[in-house]
Amino acid sequence: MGRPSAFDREQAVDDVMHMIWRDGYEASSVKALSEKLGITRSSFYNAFGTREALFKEVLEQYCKQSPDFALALATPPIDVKMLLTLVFREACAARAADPEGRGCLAINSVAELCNQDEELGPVLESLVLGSINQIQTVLNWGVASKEFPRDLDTHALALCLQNLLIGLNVMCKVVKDEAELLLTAETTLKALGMYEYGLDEVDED
Amino acid sequence: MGRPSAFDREQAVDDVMHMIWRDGYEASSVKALSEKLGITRSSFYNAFGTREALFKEVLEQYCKQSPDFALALATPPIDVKMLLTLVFREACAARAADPEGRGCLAINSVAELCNQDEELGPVLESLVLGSINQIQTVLNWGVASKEFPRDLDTHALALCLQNLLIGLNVMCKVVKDEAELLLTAETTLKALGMYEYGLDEVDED
DNA sequence: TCCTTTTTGTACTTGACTGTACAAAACAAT
DNA sequence: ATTGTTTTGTACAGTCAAGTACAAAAAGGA
Repeated sequence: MGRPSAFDREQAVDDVMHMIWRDGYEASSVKALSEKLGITRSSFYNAFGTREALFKEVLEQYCKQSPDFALALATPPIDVKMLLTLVFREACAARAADPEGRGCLAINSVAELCNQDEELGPVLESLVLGSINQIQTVLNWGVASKEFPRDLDTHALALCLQNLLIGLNVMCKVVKDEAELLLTAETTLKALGMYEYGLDEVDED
Repeated sequence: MGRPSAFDREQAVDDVMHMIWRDGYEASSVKALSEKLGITRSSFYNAFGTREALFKEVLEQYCKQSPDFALALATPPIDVKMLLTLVFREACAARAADPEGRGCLAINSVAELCNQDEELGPVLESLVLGSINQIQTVLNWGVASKEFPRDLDTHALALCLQNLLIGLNVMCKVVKDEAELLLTAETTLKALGMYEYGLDEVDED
């Protein structure tokens, strides 16, 4: 019923995602976004309401394809060290593979908008806090399954791992060599006792 | 000779620093900066030339008062673990003490401008690379003084420590409790074997 | 006092961006 | 084909920002 949209909404959100990823949120004006999509601002407002609303859609879509999404998908029973090792490898590979060195859209947005944007700041804040909680949950599975000792401080460790991931997502903008990023991740992971050895000749696709 | 400037340049750079710290570089227009300083854009251009030039001045001034500046000031002989422990404590305290949760001006700018701004990107890039090198140099002093074993991988460790610092400087925007930041820093530092115990009841002014 | 130098304020031109309003266009359902 | 619904393009009115030009103002030095 009614006139159908002339553009593919999924595709549009994806296009916008890459633009905001590159340029940042504030630099992506309604005018610029509309032009990128090949539609008028009028259609933009009609289809998405506000820039903030679209950003939330973009963020959701981004999360589902981010290199650490495996952490959110995991269900017990699971080899936690292996999961962490693979997630961090994937993160390093993904960040180094980006020829534009954009880092992580979510973390870029945290740096830009947290404690700054009334509406989007809290959204990003709970995204990060949720991620820390998810890591802690996964670590708790490892304790429950006896992979880790009973007295492991999973909260402290979750903070460290999230912090490691955030650091990599920013440092990759400067340290562009995958081997260097991997060295950073694996050295810290090993120190924290969260590295799975014996994965070196296994194909982890 | 000639008419003297109506404003204190040092003070002006400091004011601008706090504005860019809060709002970010791109959000700090020449108009906004000029108004903050109580001068006209005309005077702004006359005094600072370009926004980029002023930012470089701001960045220099920022670095000299950043919580990790002690790393740049250090000279051997020095207790490296103690230096690192104190620097990270100071960083956590400083980030948590900021009621506006602005994080680190330098790292915010890296996230915003690296691989994005033709002129400022490289400046920030070499700032971070220089910091990694400085950390590695300090670690090497520790090896030379036998504080650390001869085979310590100081390059890998320097990357980890810089990454830890970057992570804290972003994560503090979300995790605002100093104790949580400290837990993150100290847990990672201990894991990396870079934590100086026995400082707990020492006054580190 | 006069001259030189530098800063300062005003003005102008130009371009970007926002949000809304309104009519035309396109389609689905009846 | 008519009706109803939604999208789309154009237009408008308003704000903000950039960079330059030029004259006025304010000093210091001779």
